Amino acid sequence: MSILLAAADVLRCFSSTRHDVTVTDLVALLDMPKSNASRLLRTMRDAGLLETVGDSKRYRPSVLLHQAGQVYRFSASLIDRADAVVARVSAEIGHTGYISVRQGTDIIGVTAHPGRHALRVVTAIGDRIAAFASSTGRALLARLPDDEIRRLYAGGFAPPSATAPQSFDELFARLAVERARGYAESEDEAVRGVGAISVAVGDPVSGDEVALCISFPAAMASAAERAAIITSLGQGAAEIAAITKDPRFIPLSSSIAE
Amino acid sequence: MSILLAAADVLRCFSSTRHDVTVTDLVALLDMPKSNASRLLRTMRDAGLLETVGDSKRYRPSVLLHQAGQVYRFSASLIDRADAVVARVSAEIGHTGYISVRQGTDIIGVTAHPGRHALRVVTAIGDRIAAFASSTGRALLARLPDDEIRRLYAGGFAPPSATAPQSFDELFARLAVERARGYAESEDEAVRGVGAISVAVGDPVSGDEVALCISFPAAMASAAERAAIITSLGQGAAEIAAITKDPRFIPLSSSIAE
DNA sequence: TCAAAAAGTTCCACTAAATGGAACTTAAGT
DNA sequence: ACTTAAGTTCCATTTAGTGGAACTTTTTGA
Repeated sequence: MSILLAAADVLRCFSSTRHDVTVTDLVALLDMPKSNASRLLRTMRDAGLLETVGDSKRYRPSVLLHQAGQVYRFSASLIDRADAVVARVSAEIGHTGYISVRQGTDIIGVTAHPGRHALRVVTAIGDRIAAFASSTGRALLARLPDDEIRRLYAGGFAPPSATAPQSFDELFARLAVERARGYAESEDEAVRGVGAISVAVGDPVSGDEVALCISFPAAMASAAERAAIITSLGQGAAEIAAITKDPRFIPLSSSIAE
Repeated sequence: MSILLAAADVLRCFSSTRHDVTVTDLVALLDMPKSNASRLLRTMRDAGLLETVGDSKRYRPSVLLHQAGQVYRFSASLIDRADAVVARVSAEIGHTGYISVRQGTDIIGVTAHPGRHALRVVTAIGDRIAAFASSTGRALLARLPDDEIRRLYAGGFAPPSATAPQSFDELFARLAVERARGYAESEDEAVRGVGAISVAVGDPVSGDEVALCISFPAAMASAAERAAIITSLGQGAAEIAAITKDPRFIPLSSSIAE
């Protein structure tokens, strides 16, 4: 196994709640001998992938990763376009908006626009949530044929809450509804008390696919507000789909769009 | 040599003008055998560090790098970064450096790095000075629109010395010059015999704004030394602004930057 | 202040992966 | 279809990674 695999695993340890790691963290998180953990961190630092925090034994990502990460952000123009739409809708509605991408069965936030309300959803960029149990995830999954989804979840899945899909049948039923409507919705699923509405759009040339999402306190969103979010997001995504000529784009069903 | 070194070199190939690389790009850029380039890119992709663009032979950074880069972005606070820059410039020039924040119409020192010269400026951390009558203060005020500054000084202000702005007109004239130049300067204003050069930078996400300042005996600083301070501070602040994506950052005017 | 415990580093024989030249396959240009 | 460029695979050689244990440093708490 290449050391790059191990290095990538180290990077996956970082999140909004873990800004740095130590040798023992790695031993616990990745179940590796501490001799390895020690050398791996030092080698990654020597390579310039990590940097030590002050002169402590704590390691965190370096500027190099930040710069390379920025390239990702801008290389995918789809993300820029989607981000612009979400920024506009978020500013209009006042709730938090963000865009996410799927990696296997995980969803990762890429950009975020905090809402203006006192009670707002704070999404940590870079955190992973389960695709099948989130509106963003299902908006993206809905673009795939059922057999591909089944293959993706060959190992089954563990529902994080009672409101998330509990079985394949339930997941496919939800996806069917969401495909018909043109948007995905979640409430109290991956995150307690949080509701979200998402649409997905892709770029067939680059192969990128992103979800546009508005997230709000579940108790706070009226039906009218939900409708406003759905039409704004849906129209914005439709505009992008028209530009990228996305063949898999699922438009809003006419009964809602009007 | 560890493959991590090579991987880091690959990441260094990415920039705002190179969003993706191919095997031949690597061969040219890093002068490596193409067998290596081919395997390196594939291994990095398999590890999740890179992803292929569409189904082409072009590789670009992955979300994983974006995610880890975001952690860097949030892990080091604005104050830490600014302090690192000021510490470096202070050590280089020999004069006292400090960083300050604004609280209403007051400026408060947060960290300080004493100079090495016999005659040095000693700033007490935590002391308040008037924002409008200091280079740090004006560097921070320059980031605000004029009407907001007027609102801030609705109660008027009392010039502490003859060299400080005596009126609103004079303050705005000074700010206009400082906005054009990209740095603020003071001499004999709040503190007798002391000159200072400051630049400001902010983090739109956290809302923090800090001033980076080098302070020196007014009689002791040559034009060349001033110029060195300005470019060092300006470049350091610009790097921070790039990381935080500070939309209000005022870069050095090109006539000075060169 | 000191000893015990925890955290981190270094050592070493062993194993697995990286290297680069050349042959081979695939895609692109005329 | 032919030619060239681009990318991949093969192979023996070299080099780096592995993990257990011994060792050093740092932290903790009586």
